[in-house]
Amino acid sequence: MPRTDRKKAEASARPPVQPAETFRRSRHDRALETAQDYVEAIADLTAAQGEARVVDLARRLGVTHVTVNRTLARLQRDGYVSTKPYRAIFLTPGGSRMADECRQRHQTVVAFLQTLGVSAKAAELDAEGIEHHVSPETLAAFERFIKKH
Amino acid sequence: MPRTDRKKAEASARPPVQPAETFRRSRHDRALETAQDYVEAIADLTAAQGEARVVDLARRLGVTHVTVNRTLARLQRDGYVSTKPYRAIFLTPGGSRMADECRQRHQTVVAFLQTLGVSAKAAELDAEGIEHHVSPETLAAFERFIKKH
DNA sequence: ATTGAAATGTATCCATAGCTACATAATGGT
DNA sequence: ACCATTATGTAGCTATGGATACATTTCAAT
Ligand SMILES: [Mn+2]
Ligand SMILES: [Mn+2]
Ligand SMILES: [Mn+2]
Ligand SMILES: [Mn+2]
Repeated sequence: MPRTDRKKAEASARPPVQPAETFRRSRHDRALETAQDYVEAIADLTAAQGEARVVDLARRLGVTHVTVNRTLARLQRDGYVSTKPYRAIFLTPGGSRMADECRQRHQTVVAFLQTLGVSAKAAELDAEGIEHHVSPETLAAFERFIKKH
Repeated sequence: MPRTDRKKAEASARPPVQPAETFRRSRHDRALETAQDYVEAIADLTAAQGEARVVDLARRLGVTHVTVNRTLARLQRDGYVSTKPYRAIFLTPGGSRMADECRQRHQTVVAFLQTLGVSAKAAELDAEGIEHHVSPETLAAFERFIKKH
């Protein structure tokens, strides 16, 4: 059996938890970020101005309308939105459910950070990324903390 | 001027903060995730077994050795690591500095979540993703909370 | 009804980040 | 010294997500 031991390997055998799992979870969460941000934005825009258009999403997300178009095609393929050429964008029931969860979670993460003493500005900036990696267990802990303070 | 007003637009003009900025920040953080996870893993492996090899990184990160190879080429291009064919991987001074920061921040995020009542398992899983979106201000708030509890 | 500006769509390019399949190098056990 | 196993490297595929340049469609003002 070649290549088995390393320069000073015999000390610690294997780490207690498989670290590969944490990275896989992190990558999995990252893959859902786009869908979550889009459905959340579509729900926000529809609530705020009656409809969500491609330009609105592009402005809101800080990308070009081309990126929005291709992403919407993927979201439609995956059953989150329904679009017709040159028309407004609508969430499917599934997309609407996801949007509700994301809005709620986003709100909780922002409120939690502010309760902790983080400025409104930094809380909003950090939450936009953090929200996608907060498990239900951690979200519950955030909510407990908010209620207690 | 066509296409100016929307179905019930005149109510709220523009949101208080430009939301596009938060998404740009989030995407920027996301782009650094890979580099941060790799240098952190290289530092860990080097500390634990004297050297970091491609196979070790592949096992640790849960990807194939091919993915590790291409990523290392990018990290070398960007000045974080130095590699020679069929040899172990070394961090440059810059890579080492980044690794130290990442290890410290990772540790803080995990400890913070546990202090908040999150289980060790969930804390580790969530921290792997959250860490990359925690600003210095929020990190400082986490540290204050840990010290106070 | 016309028409020009805005919105939307399409073609094509680039970088990142995963994979399988195959080729070559290194090394420990014999 | 040999060689089988392991480690490493390379070729080429896919998907996501960003961009610019150009084409087409809509729609509000005239
Ligand atoms: Mn987000
Ligand atoms: Mn959000
Ligand atoms: Mn990480
Ligand atoms: Mn980490």
